[in-house]
Amino acid sequence: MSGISHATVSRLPRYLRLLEELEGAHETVSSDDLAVAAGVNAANVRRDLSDLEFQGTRGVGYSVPSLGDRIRRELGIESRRLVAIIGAGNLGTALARYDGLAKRGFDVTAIYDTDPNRVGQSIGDVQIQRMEDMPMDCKVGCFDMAILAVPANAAQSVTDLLVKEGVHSILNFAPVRVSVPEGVAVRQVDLSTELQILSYYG
Amino acid sequence: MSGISHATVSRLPRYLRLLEELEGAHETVSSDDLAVAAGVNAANVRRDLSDLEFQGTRGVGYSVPSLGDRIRRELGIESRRLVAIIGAGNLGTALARYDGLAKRGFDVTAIYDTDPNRVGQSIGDVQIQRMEDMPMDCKVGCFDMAILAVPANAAQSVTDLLVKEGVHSILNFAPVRVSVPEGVAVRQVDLSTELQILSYYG
DNA sequence: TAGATTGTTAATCGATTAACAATC
DNA sequence: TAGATTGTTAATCGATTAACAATC
Repeated sequence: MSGISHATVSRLPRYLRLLEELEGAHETVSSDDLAVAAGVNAANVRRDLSDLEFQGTRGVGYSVPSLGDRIRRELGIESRRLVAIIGAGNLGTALARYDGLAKRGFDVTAIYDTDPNRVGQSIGDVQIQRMEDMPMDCKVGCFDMAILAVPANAAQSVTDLLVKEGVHSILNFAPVRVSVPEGVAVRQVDLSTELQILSYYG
Repeated sequence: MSGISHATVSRLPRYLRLLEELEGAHETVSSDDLAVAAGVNAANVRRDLSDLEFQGTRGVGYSVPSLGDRIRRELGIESRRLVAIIGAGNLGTALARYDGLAKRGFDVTAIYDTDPNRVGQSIGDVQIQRMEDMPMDCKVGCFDMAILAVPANAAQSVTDLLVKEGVHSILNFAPVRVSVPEGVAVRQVDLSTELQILSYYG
C-alpha cells in the first residue's frame, strides 16, 4: 500500500543518525557515505531514497537538511513525540532515566506503576502515577506511544487498556508476544531472544 | 556456508519458547501450532525444521523434547551460558536484576563498572567489580558473552577490550554501532531506533 | 571538459508460500 | 481405511546489487 518496504523503513533511522551528526557541518552527503554509516550497499541507499521520492543532485549528493526533514516526516517525528512508560520497576526506571530519548525527540511525559509505594516518587522530573490515571492522561493527549516495562503476566491486559485509550505504538519489553488489533503497531525487544541469536553467531 | 539462513535463526527462539511451554505436557507439536506461536506460515516452519535436518512424523507432528534439544544445540545453548554485564548504571542494573535470563539458560556471572563508588556493591548475588578485573575473569572462563550497558563514548573501547580477551558475542545497548573483527557477533538494541520505526507504523 | 555521483534498469539472489504426494 | 500432517517442489514474491547512462 504505502509503497515503502519494511526493509527500507528499518534503515531510515540509521540514515537519520548520520544526517543529524552532519547537520550544520556539511551541506550534502553522498549515497556512499550513507551506505557506510548504515552498513548497507550504496545502491540500496539510492533505491531507498528514490522510494521516498527524494531527489539528490548528480555529481553532488543529497542535501543534508532536506533529507533529514524528509526522513523525519516519513517516520512521523517532525515534532516531538510523547511517550508513557508503563511499569516503574528496574527496567522502567532505567528507561525513564535514559536521556538519549529526549535527544532524539521522544519525551517521557508519564510513568505508571501499580505499586502504591512507588506511586508519588519521581524519576527525573516525572512523577510516578497510579495505573488508574493512565486512561485519562492518555485521553487528554499526555502521550500517544507507550513503552511496556511490566511483568509478562501483565503485558496483555495493559496492552489492551492502552489500545482502548487510543495508543497505537507500543514498544514491548515484556518477554511475551502481545496481540493487538489491526492498525496498532507493536515491537518487541526480548533480551533472551537476542542472546540466543547471538549465541548462534558468536 | 552453514546453510541455515539468518531468517531461520531468528525464528528458532520463537519456536523454542513454545516448545519449552509444552515440555512435559505434550509429546508432539504440529508445524501449524509452531507457526501460530511464532507468527509465521506453517510451510515456513516445516522448511526451517527441514533446514535443521530435523524430521517429524507425518500425520503426527514433531517430538517436543527432541525438537527442543535440536534447536538448543543449533543455537549453542545446550548448557548454560555465562554472561558478563559491562556497566552497572541504571540499565546495567536493571538487566542484572532481570530473572528471565537465568530462566532461559543465561547466568550473569560478573558485572563491571568504572565508578569506584559502585564497585563492591552487589546486584542480586553478584558483586560489581572494577573494569580492570574483566580481562583476567574472562581468561579464567568466568564468561564468554557480554552485554554492553555503557555510555556511547565508551562502547567501542570496551568492545575492543572484550574482543581482545576472547568474547565473541556482544549485545550492545549503547546507542552507537561498534565495529568488531570477523568472527565476532554483535547485536544492537537501540531504544530510539525502535521508537522511530514504531512511529512510522503506529 | 573531466570527475563525481545520482537514478534506474536488469540481473540476481534469497525467502516465502501454496499445493500436494508421501506416509504415519 | 480415513484423517492428519509432514517433506518437498515449483511458483511467487520481494529485496539487493552491479552496472551504466544521465547529468550536475
